Amino acid sequence: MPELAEVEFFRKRWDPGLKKKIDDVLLHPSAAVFRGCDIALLKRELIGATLLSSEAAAKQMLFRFSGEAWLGIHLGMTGELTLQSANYEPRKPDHLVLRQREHSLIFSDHRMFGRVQFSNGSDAPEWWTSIAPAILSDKFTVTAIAEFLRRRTRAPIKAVLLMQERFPGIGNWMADEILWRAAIHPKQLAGSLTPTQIKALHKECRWVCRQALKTIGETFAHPPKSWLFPHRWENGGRCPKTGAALIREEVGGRTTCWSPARQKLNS
DNA sequence: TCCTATGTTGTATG
DNA sequence: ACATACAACATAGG
Repeated sequence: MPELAEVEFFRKRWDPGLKKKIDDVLLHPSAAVFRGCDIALLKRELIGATLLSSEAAAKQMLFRFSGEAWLGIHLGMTGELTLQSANYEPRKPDHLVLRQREHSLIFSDHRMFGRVQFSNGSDAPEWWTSIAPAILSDKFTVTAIAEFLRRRTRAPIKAVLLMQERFPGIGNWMADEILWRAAIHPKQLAGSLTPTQIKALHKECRWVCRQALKTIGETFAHPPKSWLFPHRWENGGRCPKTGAALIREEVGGRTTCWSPARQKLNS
C-alpha cells in the first residue's frame, strides 16, 4: 500500500512513543525484512534507548534513538506501522516489536518486501542522506525533470515516474494520478514529451504530492471521487473528468489505469 | 488452480 | 558504461 503519503501517515503512528524508552525488542530473526541487518546490534543498542524523533522521505522512514542509533524502515508492498498495547501479543506478520511502558511499536509486513536497517553513528546513515530531493522541495524543477527524461528517452513515461532517483515517493497509484491530471498517455516515450507536457508533469507531481500528504498523510482519508484513485480498480470505472470508460493495462511492468479520452498517444 | 497485489533489486540483453 | 525489460523475492486473497 505505501507510497509517499501513506508512509508519512504510518510514521506518525509511532509518535506516542516519542521521548520514551524502549524496554525490550522482539523480532523474527529469520524474517526477510531483516536481510542485511545486524539484528544482534539492533537489539543491543535499542533496548534501553529513547526514541527521539522520526522523519519520512520518499518511501523511507528514519527513527532516531539516543545513543546515536538509527532505525530505518521501508514498508515494501504490504508493510505498516501500528501502535498497540504494552502487552500486545505479536502475530505472524509482526516482525519487529519495540516494547515501551505504555505501548508496543509494531512493524508488520506479511509479504516481506519491506526492510529494516539499523546503524550507529553521529550522523544519519548514507542511504538516508542520499535519497533524492523531495518533489515538494525547490530542487525539484522543470529543468531537473527535462534532464532526467533526456537520459530515459525510450522508456514509457509511466515507468520513468516510478524511478525513485528522480521521483522519490511516487508509486503506482500516484504515477497514474499524475499522468491522468497532466493528460499524458502512460505509454508515451519519455523522450517525446514536449516542453509543455514536461511543465504539466512537474506541476501535477507537486499537486498530487501536496494533496495526498494533506489528506492521506494526515488521516488516511480516501481521496475524493474527483480523483482517478477511487475509480482505477473498479470494473467499468469511468473517468471523473470526461465520463468515458477507463482502460487498465500493463505499462512499464505495472498495471496502469488511464483515461483514453483524456490521455492521447502522441501527436 | 490461477491470478492479482500502492515495491525494489539483480540479471540479462540491447 | 548505460538504458531497458523482466523475473524474483514471499504471502494472502479473490
